[in-house]
Amino acid sequence: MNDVNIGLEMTAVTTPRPYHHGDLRNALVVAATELAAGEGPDGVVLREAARRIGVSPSAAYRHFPSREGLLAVVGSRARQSLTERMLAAMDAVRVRNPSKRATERFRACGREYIQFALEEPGLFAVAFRPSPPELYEPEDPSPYHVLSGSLDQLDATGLLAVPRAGAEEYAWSGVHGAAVLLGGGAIDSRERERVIEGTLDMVANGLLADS
Amino acid sequence: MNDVNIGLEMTAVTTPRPYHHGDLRNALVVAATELAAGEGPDGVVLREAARRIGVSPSAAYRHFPSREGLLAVVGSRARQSLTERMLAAMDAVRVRNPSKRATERFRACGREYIQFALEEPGLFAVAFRPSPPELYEPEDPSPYHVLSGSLDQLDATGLLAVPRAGAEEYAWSGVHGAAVLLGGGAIDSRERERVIEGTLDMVANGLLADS
DNA sequence: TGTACATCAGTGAACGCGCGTTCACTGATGTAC
DNA sequence: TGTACATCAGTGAACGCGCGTTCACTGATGTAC
Repeated sequence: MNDVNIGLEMTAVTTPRPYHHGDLRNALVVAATELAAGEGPDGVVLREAARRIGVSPSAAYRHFPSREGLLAVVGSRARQSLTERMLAAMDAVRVRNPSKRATERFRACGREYIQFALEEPGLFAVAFRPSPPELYEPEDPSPYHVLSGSLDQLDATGLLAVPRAGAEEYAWSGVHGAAVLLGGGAIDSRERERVIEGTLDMVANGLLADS
Repeated sequence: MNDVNIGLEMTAVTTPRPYHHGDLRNALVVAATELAAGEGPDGVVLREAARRIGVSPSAAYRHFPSREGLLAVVGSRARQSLTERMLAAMDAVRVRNPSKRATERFRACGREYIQFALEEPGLFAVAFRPSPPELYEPEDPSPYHVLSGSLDQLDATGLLAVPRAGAEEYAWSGVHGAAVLLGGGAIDSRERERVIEGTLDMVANGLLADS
């Protein structure tokens, strides 16, 4: 966030910040995302985000209807990060055999979801925080879409032992529960690896035909 | 919470509240639990609980080290309610065949967990809110114990397809995830029944041998 | 090309909102003698 | 049995803490003519 000045005139040694920021909306989202990453939803303090940018708090209201509106955008960004990580983890699967591949990609998808939750608890909390529907900021692809795609692959190889329609919610429940319980300390973090893999086993066994 | 006066003397028409409440600790927990049931953890405002009882806020500090300490006790009470409901739901299972019975009790246990979460979102949130370990108020039996017992029954009938040790966490993850996602609006509540039963199917298929 | 004017994106002061917690103090109780 | 005294469980005033949001205003920009 340093003052990168590419203006043509050399007026003074220190260039005063221009009256118009030029990219304030985006700057607010970035600052708010940093706050969310550090402290979770409650850490997203509109005045603090403005302070960090060097702008008055009320300026934020030119770009967001309310703090809640800003948080909704931060949530969407957080889900985008999660999506990217899930896609990358799936792409890292090197297995060739089609049905083994589909299964491993499915597991990688869920594993990365839980790992994101544990490594970025603040962002994870913001990503799935209940928010007023009229402020919800959808994104495409979303983590849900990625999971859907993974289930499509399983279905295409004939591995799904349950109806394809609505299978997302079952898998999602399994990994989301593990993420929340481990992240919140309800399950001891020393059990982390065992619980992650065991939960993935349960989900896979529960949804897939034996192979 | 009406003034039930069983004192021996008839001093005045309206008996003034005695200087000593006599059961303040418990009264605070009850009031705080009502607040939690209505508004969730953030609704547990120490001053409001004291106000409702008609006592000064500072009196609470004779009984709890802090608001957080009060919340921890409320959490424990909430888990106790959940435990009772899970036990009742399991007891309502009428199936005789031992392995079918064990399976149905297991499902009833998970189903009731989710239903509690959806019917008492405030209490559910308080029950599983991350809290400082030194303030944690354990109870016996806890919902975890009930789940454990249910898994023991499944194990006793030879139905468990996974190692008994640590199986709690997998089942818990499944139902907890469904509870949180439905409760938070991440999964549309019109899907409620389908998601509950589908998740229970996944958990059961994932952990149990085919029967 | 120069300028009046509308519009956009900021400012800064002010408002309303109440919590958790501490501390010196006092009223009530129960018990040792 | 009566009483002095320690202890327990209250009171009430005070402290420190900053947020989200609104509103009248102003500086900067861009565009129609």
